[in-house]
Order: sequence, then structure tokens, then C-alpha cells
Amino acid sequence: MKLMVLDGNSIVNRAYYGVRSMLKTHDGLYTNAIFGFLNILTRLVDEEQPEALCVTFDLHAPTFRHNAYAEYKAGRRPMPEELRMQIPVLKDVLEQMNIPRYEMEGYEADDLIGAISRRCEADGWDCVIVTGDKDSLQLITEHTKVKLVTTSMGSSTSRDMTPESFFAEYGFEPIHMIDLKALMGDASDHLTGVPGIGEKTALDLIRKYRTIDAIYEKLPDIDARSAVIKKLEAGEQSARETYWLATIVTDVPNFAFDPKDTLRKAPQPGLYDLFLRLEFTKLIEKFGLGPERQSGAAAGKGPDITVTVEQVTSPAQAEELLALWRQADHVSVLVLPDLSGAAVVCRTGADSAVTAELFFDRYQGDWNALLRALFSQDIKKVSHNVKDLMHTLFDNGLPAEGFVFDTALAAYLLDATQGSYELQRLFVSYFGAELPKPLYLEPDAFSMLGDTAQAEASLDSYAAAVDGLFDVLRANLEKETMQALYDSIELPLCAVLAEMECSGCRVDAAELTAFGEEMARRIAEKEKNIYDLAGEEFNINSPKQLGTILFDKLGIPPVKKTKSGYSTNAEVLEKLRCLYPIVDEILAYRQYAKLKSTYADGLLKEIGRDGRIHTSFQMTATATGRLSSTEPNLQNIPTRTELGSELRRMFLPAEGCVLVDADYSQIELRLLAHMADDAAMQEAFLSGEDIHATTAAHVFHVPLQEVTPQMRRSAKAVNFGMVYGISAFSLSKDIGVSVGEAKAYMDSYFTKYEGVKRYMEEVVEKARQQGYVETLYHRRRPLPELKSSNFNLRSFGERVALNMPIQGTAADIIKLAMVRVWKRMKAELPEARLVLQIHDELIVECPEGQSEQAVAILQEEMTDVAHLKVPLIADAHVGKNWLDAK
DNA sequence: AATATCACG
DNA sequence: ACGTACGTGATATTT
Repeated sequence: MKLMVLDGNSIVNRAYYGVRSMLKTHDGLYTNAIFGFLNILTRLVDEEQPEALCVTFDLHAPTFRHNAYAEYKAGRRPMPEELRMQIPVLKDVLEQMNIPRYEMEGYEADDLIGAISRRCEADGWDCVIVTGDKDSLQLITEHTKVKLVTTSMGSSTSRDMTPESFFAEYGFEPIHMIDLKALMGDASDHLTGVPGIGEKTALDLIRKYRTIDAIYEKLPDIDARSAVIKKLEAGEQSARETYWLATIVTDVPNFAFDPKDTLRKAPQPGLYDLFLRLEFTKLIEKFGLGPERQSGAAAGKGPDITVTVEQVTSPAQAEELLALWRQADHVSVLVLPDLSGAAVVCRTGADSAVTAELFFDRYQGDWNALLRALFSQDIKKVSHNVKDLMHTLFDNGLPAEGFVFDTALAAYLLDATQGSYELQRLFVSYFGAELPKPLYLEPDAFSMLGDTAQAEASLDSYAAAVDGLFDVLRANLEKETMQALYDSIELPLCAVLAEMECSGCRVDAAELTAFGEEMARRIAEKEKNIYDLAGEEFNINSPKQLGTILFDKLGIPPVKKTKSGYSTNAEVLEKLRCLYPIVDEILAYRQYAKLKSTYADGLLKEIGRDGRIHTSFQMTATATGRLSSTEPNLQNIPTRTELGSELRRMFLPAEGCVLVDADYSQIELRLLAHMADDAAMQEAFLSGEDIHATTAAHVFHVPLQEVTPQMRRSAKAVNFGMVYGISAFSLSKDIGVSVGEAKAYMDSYFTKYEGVKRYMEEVVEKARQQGYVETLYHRRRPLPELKSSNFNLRSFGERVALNMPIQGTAADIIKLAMVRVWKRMKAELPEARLVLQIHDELIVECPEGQSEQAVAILQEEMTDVAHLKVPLIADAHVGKNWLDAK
């Protein structure tokens, strides 16, 4: 039999610091430590398969040992509030999981673990101790092993310590860990040990003599330098005291522990509700949890409404409902992805609603006409992921008007850091209950299901969920002053993006194929050279194999390491290229391989039957408010190298058309000048100077005419650094100077741009107070990281606080410009259409003869969209392909 | 599923 | 003394 015992305090600490970001629920309850704890727990249980399981905790009351050493705890940093508040919840979780918890006044978690492990051994059980503290290593025996948990870079790993592995590492038996501590002490626990004796000397002594008793018995004659012997003599009392303090008590009176009491049991039904509250939907699935009784899943704590369900089969019935919907404030609609069915929820009173089920195969009328009526302007509709629905409607030649609310989009605005805005998740967050599995969304769910009844029921409850979420989300948007952002930017953008996705962009498949073939030739050539230079064949695409060849076989000095071996990235290889010809070949190989796999082959796969690529724009993906582009990503087509930018030649307008490319000039720096209200920087933009050159002149104290290209490059890096939340270290790395010089540049920069300096301080301070940052248009990003006690996490939060308002405002501005350009083109230039957006750049396709009007519309709308204290400039060019239009 | 790399603004 | 830019997505390899 085997028991696993966790050191609760130690593991929850590791978990808290280990989980990458500050996970929290939508209403601000921190959960990252609990989540991390459960991850560690489940992983180790899987690994060990123990029959019994328990957790111990410290009780923070003074103990006899603490009295003996009053300052014992004094030096430890207090537990951060964000962690402290999670502890009682974690204990609840353990209770619901039926995992016994042990804590006792006067004893630390360690002591209880000691007692537990000895009790196990006495009963003939094996014991596995899980902890992050090395203190427990003294408990290792033939039947007790320690799993030492360490966290680094956001993931935790554990190492098994047995008598054998301990001896291999330390060179003595586990029990002498106490003797080691007695000599070297432990700063983190305020154990003095022998003053002047450090880890190395202590290890030497213990390896030779094993115990402090043995050492002190023959002290004058032991094999050590005389200085060491002197220190040992002077520190004997402290050593013996430390020995006593470092010894884990294994004999705890009144601790009635029986390993049989900890045999694993199924969790309590309440675990499900608790996980719901913590929004651990993934864990609910993993643990196979469900509600206590089948009480109609969507009923839960959701809105309490009497629903009449109506099957729509006849046109007469449809007419009646359409009339009802037209006079309703709004209806909530969910539609199957293939438009073969829909559910429409319409409120008929404060606590009543009618849900209509519409299915193509049961409707004895003109299905298309019904959809046309439903999606016309005069029925106000709420839905989830409106842009995707519009895309489908457009593709089918149907109208997509009268959408007044998108629940996914609203939830995204309320917290852009959540990552996922699935309906099921939102329902859990806002109503604390689960929706049934979304059968109809899974591929072929319908056909596999056979019986459509279940799918229909889930479509109903999903539409009802949208209806319920609408109220709370709309109220929250208003409360947080995001109504305007929502109404005038995000929601109108849905139609714009849906249309852009449907339009797509024409791509020259033949040219792309030829380009791919040319890359294949060059790859083969480089491959041969590399194998020759390496003396053997290997997979160049594998960083692991490449690292072995370069740094082990060829003996090139490694520059940097990653967590799993040598780093072989471009930055590293760039440093080595002059000295080793193979490195040059590898860099070339990598370039060709990237261009072929990601771009030539990757884009070819995405060309549709219409000869065009239809990317998807994601509206709820980024924390700053930017869009993203997927399948394929058309926002990262190469431009920085000549060879790569050839790909842009293959993006074409439709026959008889041209492309118009308009991009904002330095929009982020202009926004910095505006938002920081920095007079000097505003002046530079107002006078139309080259901002990077001007900055260079100031930073390097030279007249504008004497600024060299090198100086301008560095100044440009400093300018960008400001937008990103700079540090001297990273700036120095970026422009290749010492940290000291970089620091000097920054100081000089801040002397010139005082407003920027002040702004950077103020924005972080304000973010700390509010718990979030926001853009000019009140787009918001929560920043719990600023309260973190983890230096790295907190610093990250500070950089984000500097960056998000700028990047996010730029995103707001171009989104608004898109809506306006779209509207004007609809009215004035109906044959022109928006094709792509690349963050600060818009691409329009229009008939050859209309390019001048298109340029004018783009420039006017992009420039006029915001009135800042500096001009907003947009440059526009016309071309027969993307490259020419740049 | 995670990691390393590299493409973009 | 920490470890460093901000925001993305795709591919190939490895676990």
C-alpha cells in the first residue's frame, strides 16, 4: 500500500509563483494557486497511483520552536494577499475532493509529514512526500521517498528523491541532512548554523564524518583547515541549537493518524458547484463531474423565465412570429453553421418568453424567405459571434442586418485577457451553471447523433443563454463606460470584417508554386553544403540535432541555452556567422525553409476555388484590442527582406482592378506624443520633422544635419522601446551597446521628452490604483499582474501598462477608420472593397479607374477619424500587386 | 501538448 | 540579484 502526502503550504506556494499569469474568475476571484495546486496534484497522483492521499498545512500560531527563536519567521516575506485569499478556497476544494487535511496547532506541515511517514512505515506502508522544500529530505528511507517539486518558467516538474538518488547527489545518507543544516544553516529559515561555514565546507565535513557529534568528538584532530576548526569550536552551541531546530519532529503526541483513514474516495457532489464557481470547466471535464441531480442543465442559477417552445412548421405560423419579433425590443438568435436550423428567443414579459425552433427540414414554406425576413433590418437581433454569422449569411446571398448585440464581443470588451469567450464558458462565469455540450457545433454531430431532438434542445438552451447574457453584459458595458466603443466601433466592425472575409484577396497560384519550387532548389543546395560541412546528415529543422552538431560535434562555443538544450535561434547564429561558414548556410537554409513551408506551401493550401484567399479575422483574440488573422495569417506576410517581400508580388487585385494600400505613419509614436501631452514630441510632429532623426539629434547632442544613419537607427530603437515599456538591458541588446550607454540614451531621452517621462510614471501608478489600463476610447485591459509579488510578473505588468493604451488606441482608431471607409465606399464607390487590415495598414481593391477616389476616401477617413494634438498622417499608394502598392 | 523558431505590426 | 521589450499565428519537432 502506498500513501502520498502533500506539503500543502509548500505546494500552493510553488503553484502560485509557477502559474504564468494571474488566473482569475470574471468577478475577480484569484484562482491561479488553486489551479496550479490541482494540476500538480493530479499529475503526481497519475504518476504514483497511490492508494491513499492526504495534505498537511501549517497553522500560523506561535510554536514552542518559534518561541525559542523569536525571529524565526520574522525574515520571511509575508504571503501576498492574492495568495492568502486562495488558501481557504483550496481547503474547501480538498474537502469536496474527500482528501483528508491535517493541521495542528503548534506544528508545521513538515512535522505532521514526519509523523505521517513514520506511522506509514510502522504499518508497513510506503510513503511518498510531495513538497518543494528540501527540509523534508531528512525523512527519506527505504519506504519513504520525496517528490521534490520545482517550478521554472511557468511549469512545474518533480524529481524523485530516494535513498539512492539522495546519496548519489549528496554523498551521505538522508538523515544527515540535519547535520548538514546544523553546520551551514539556512538563511531562508533563519537558521544560523556555524557562522562562517558555508555549503561547500559543510558538505565536505558531513561526507567525511556524517554527524556533528562525530565532528565535535574529535574536533582538534579532524581533517580540515585550522580556520575551519576554529569556527567550529566557536560555533558549537549554535550548531547544536540549529540541529535541534532543523530536526523534523516525527513524534507528535495527540496526533491520531491512521493511514487507512486516507484511502482515496470519490469526490463530494459539491465539487462540481465549487469548480463552477472557480470557472474550472476544463477540470470538470477531466474529473468527469456533473450536477448533483439532472435538473435541466440550463435551469441552474440562470434567469428564471417561463419559456413556451414553438415548432415552426407553417408559413402562417412564421408570419405570426415574425410580427411578434418585429415589435420586440430584441430577439436572441442562434443559428446552425450550415443555416439549416435556428432557435429564436423572444421575451414576451418580465418572466416569460417564446422560443421558436426553426428547422429547414420541417418547415413547409420558403426557408430562404424566412431567413431573409429574420435577418432583415426590422428585427433587432442579439447573437453570439455575429461576425461569423454574417459571414455565413453573406456567403449565402442573404441579408445580415439588424444585429444589435454580440454577447461574445461584449464579454471580450469587459475582459480582453480571458482568451476564450465560448457561450458555455460565459454562462458558467455569469450564471454559475453549465450548458449542455454543444453537440451541434461538432463536425457531423447531427448525422452522428441520428436523433436531432437533443441537438435541438441544446440549441434552444444556448439561445436562451444568449438572451440571459445580453441583459447582464449590456448593463456591465454601460457601467464601465464602454457603450460607445461597443456601439460605434466593435459592433459595426462585424459587418465590415464579414464582408472582407467573404471578399478575400486574389493570389497568383502559378507564381506562388514557382516560388515554392525555387525555394525547394535552394533548400536542397544548402542542405548538401550543410551536410558536407557537418560531416554527416541530420535533420536541420530539429534545433536539438542542430545544437548537437554545432556545439558538440563541431565544438562551436555555445552562446545561449534554452531550457532543453542549446539555443540555435537567428540572434545566436548571427553572432557566429563570420567565424563558421556552416552557420551562414544554416541561416540561409532557415530562411528558404520558412518561405517555402509557411508561405509558398501554406498559402497555396488556402487558395479557394475562386482563386482568392479568405482569411478569418479574429475580433476577440488580443488583449490590446487589435485584430488577428488566421487560416491563413495574412498579417505576417514577409516584408523585411527582399526575397521575402517577393511574396507580396503574388497578392493581386481582381481582373481590371488595382490595389490601394494606405498606412498610418508612426501612429503609435504620434499617440504617445498626444497621450503623454509631451510638448517637444508634439512639436516634432507638428513641424513635420523626421521623428527618429530628431530624437537622434537630442539623444546624441548633435545638430540635426549631423545625425548619421547609425544614430537614427538607435534613436528609432529608443522610440520603439518607449512604446513597449523599455528597460536599459533590452535596449542595449537591441542596438548593440553596453547597458550603461543604453541607460545614458534613455536619460537623455527623458530630459528632452519630459512629458513622456511623466506619462510613463503616471500611467503605471494609475493602473495600480484602478487594476486596469484603458485606451482613449475606453477599451480596457485588466492588470492583476501589477499586484503580483513576483518581480517578473509585476515588471511585465508595468510594461503592459505602458504599451496597451498606445497599441490599443491605435487599434481603436484604425477600426473606426475601417467602419467609416466602408460606409463611404458603400455610398460613393460601391465597386471598391476593403480586403485586408494589417494593424496600421488598410488594403482596398477597386476598379482601375477609381483608384483616385479610393485613395481620397482612405486618406480622408483615416486622417479625420481622430483629432489629436498632432496630425494623423496616412500614406496611400496604388499598384497592380501588393508589393507595388506599398 | 509543449517547445523552438520566425514571419508581421 | 533577479530577467527583460509590446502584440500576434504557423510550422516542424519532440514529448
